[in-house]
Amino acid sequence: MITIGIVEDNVKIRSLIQRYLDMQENMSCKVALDSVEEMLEHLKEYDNPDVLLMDIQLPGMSGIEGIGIIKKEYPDIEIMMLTVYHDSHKIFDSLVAGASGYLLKHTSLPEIKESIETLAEGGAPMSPQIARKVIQHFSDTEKKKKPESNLTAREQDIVNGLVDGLSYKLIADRYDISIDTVRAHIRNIYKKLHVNSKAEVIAKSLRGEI
Amino acid sequence: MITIGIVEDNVKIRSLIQRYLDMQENMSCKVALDSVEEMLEHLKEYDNPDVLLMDIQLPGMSGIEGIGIIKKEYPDIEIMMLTVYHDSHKIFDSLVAGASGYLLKHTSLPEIKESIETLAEGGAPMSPQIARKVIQHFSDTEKKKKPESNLTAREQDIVNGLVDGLSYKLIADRYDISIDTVRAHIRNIYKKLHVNSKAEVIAKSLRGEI
DNA sequence: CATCATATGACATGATTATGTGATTGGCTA
DNA sequence: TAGCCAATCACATAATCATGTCATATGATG
Repeated sequence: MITIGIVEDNVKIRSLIQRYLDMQENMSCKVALDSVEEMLEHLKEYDNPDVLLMDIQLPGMSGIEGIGIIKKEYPDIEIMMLTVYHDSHKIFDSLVAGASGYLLKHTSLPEIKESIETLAEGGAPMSPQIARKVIQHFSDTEKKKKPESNLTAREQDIVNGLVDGLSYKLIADRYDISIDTVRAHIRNIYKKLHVNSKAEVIAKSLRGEI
Repeated sequence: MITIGIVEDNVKIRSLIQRYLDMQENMSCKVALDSVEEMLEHLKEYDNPDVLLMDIQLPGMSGIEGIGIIKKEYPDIEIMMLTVYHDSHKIFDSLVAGASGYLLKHTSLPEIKESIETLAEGGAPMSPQIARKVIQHFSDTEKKKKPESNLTAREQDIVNGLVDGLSYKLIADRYDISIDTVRAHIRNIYKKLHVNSKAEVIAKSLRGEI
């Protein structure tokens, strides 16, 4: 039996979903509240549900803020967003905050039911459109990471040494070259990157700008 | 009509999927090859398919390498992975390389068919288990960003100065304090972070470890 | 073959950083 | 109120870094 809680301020939608889910033989949905604040009150007093369906636009605290707080207090509750918002930002923030699923409100009741089952089984239900945005964010973030530096392999070695926090002496030891050679490489690196301190090289490197 | 190509070295699986898909009234699957290399040859000569189903483990070039090359040459082809691998690394690499969907090989033929339709409509089909890993990667990456440093606000200011590549002198100017005060703060920062160079502070900071 | 980029090395010097050892002030709290 | 901590500043010194100038060797490329 999967127990479910709902946080949704639209009474019509809320009671529709609640009644439908509670009607399922493997589910129980007794708690359907208006706001995160009320849900937090409830969680303090009563047994926790397995799954929470959560809106984003709510009176008082937003659903996204709510995720963070609820997940921190009750990490075992699986949270699924059920909202009209499909902009990357809200999706992303929800997932980072700890949501494990993200459905749009036009999702049919049987699909919601299936998604809850998926969630309880350790999956992450998302509509394909949402998944697409998640993936896009991925490749946007990660692809930038190769601005093709014109550093030679050896220079890149030296940069790695710097990033590891090594002194010239230690870099020289690591690659078994003289400290003056390290200096020479660093000089060239500075020229190529238009910087003039270790600090800037490290920062550039860790920002993926090399 | 959705045209489909398959890259899969297991002949049995390949021809099974091909025949099933080609049988669908809204699909055409005429091209099913062993390797990325062969597919690249084919793409050069003939019309491109809308969707490519791609294995990862292949003779010659791996499917993941293949994604990058194919996507670069033919960005309009949607690529869906169909593989036995479900480790985060392979999933992640595939998505970064440009795959838009990721299914496991135990997926049923009708589900594969549906997924292809989803893909063609701009969605991103993934099994819920895969989606879960994608989401986990997300929150792993992003959540770390607040390991609650015990640095004071002022110390954090100084760290920001370091990250910006400033010298002690410039940091002193920025915050209108003496250079010795900057030194003093840096001393304390080093103690708290257990480091002893600017370089390490910058690295820690940019790695989100502060 | 001449040239250029890369990798290696040396010597020198001024600038910056790392670290030790202090001190003073203001705010918070046991 | 006594004590602690954050923030401020000072002086000193050794280590490290940034930069200038120069040199040798090797491999690739026109």
